Amino acid sequence: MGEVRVLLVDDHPVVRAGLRAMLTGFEGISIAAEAADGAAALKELARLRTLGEAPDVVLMDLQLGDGMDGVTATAQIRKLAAPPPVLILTTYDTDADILAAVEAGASGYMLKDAPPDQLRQAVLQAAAGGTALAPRAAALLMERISNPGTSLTPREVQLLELLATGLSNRAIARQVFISEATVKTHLVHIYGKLGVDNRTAAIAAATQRRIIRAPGSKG
Amino acid sequence: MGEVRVLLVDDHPVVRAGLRAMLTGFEGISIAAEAADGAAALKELARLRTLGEAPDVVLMDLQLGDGMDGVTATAQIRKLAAPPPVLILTTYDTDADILAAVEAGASGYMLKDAPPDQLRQAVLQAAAGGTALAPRAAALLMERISNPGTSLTPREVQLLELLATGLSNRAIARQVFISEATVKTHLVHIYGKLGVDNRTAAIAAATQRRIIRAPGSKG
DNA sequence: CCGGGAGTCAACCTTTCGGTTGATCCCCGG
DNA sequence: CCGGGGATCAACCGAAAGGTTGACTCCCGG
Repeated sequence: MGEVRVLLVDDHPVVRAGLRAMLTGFEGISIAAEAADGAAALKELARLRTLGEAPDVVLMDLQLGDGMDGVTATAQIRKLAAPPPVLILTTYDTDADILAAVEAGASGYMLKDAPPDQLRQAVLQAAAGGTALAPRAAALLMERISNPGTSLTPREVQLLELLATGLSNRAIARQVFISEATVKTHLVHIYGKLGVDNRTAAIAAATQRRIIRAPGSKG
Repeated sequence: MGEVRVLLVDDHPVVRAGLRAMLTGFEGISIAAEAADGAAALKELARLRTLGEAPDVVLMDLQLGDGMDGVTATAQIRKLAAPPPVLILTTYDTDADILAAVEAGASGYMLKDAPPDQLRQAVLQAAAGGTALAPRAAALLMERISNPGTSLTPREVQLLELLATGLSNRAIARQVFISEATVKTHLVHIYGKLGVDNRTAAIAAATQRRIIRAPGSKG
């Protein structure tokens, strides 16, 4: 059979160069094209298809700088007809990242610090229609199906976001037109679900799990 | 003159491969050796010196996984006799990271998403004994000399970082072996300097101004 | 139609936090 | 040599947050 053609999507030139060097060094893998962001990835994908050189797998980072993030890009790609498998290759393995990627239709979730051979295996596996998950990603998904009751409600996430901006309970209450008592009730629920016992720990936990965006971080 | 020899220090195989491919592609730059952590970097440096092949510049990531971080490694290198210039190449540009690197004796501070040509320029500049700063790093240092009164002390930044992990005053006190009263005193000073009046707002403000990294992000 | 989860609110109590005042120690620089 | 800033600690008080119990509404699904 022919080579597995890969479309690289990563905003860091250094990482793209590294993946290009690493993957082309493997037997049976070649780089079809590269893209620095989601829009460029979709454009490249369309271009390659018209050339009859559709990639066998898309290797996608989740953090793509300004613009479309990797989850959105993945969802867009999976909406196409006969979409290629998308293998996520990123730096972080937070709950929200993993779940968002899987929900967007990713075929796998690998970390950038994985050894080269695991990376090669994952690419080949995804290209063949299989699945490749980093240990933590696999553990998370299994834990989710056995223990589904611990996720935050939309309202709780909303209050969490306000909490992270540094507002007091009273200020939050005024912001969303409820009483301070209700805010406290929600916070108690949030603390319980996150396994913490104060607001700063809740912010840290929620940020770590990417339930909320870091205060002041660029979109 | 001969080629500029670079010692690469980065814990990610993908990034090392990328930098190797990118830099060796440039005229006048070659890779002398690579290291995945601080200890290995010092060892490689010593080895190269005994061979009479001392590198002209060390390209150093700040996040080096388990063990010695990039700041410590930089300081160690700069303590040697006739130390090579150390150019920091990392992912984040928080105030704390930049200042720590400069204080450790770094010759420059660049970000990994910099375009290849800027990277090449920075390496050559550092190797020639010059300085190379990313825009935000340069802006920070200039702002420091023109406006030195309102900055947080290192101790205050340290407590702020612990604060952002969700620790209580008592827990912070135990962590750094001081009394809870002292923690409270520091926090009052921090609140004053940041213009806030509670701990969550301090985290939000400090994150926004990049005095600290987002809570929970890897270091 | 009934149970349950989500959202709302109140009253109560304990703990933590925020703010102040005042004090000691050390080190650096004029 | 003396001032000042940084770091340390103590005692105090009021305000805010944490935790519990209980209750009401709404809506969705079995």
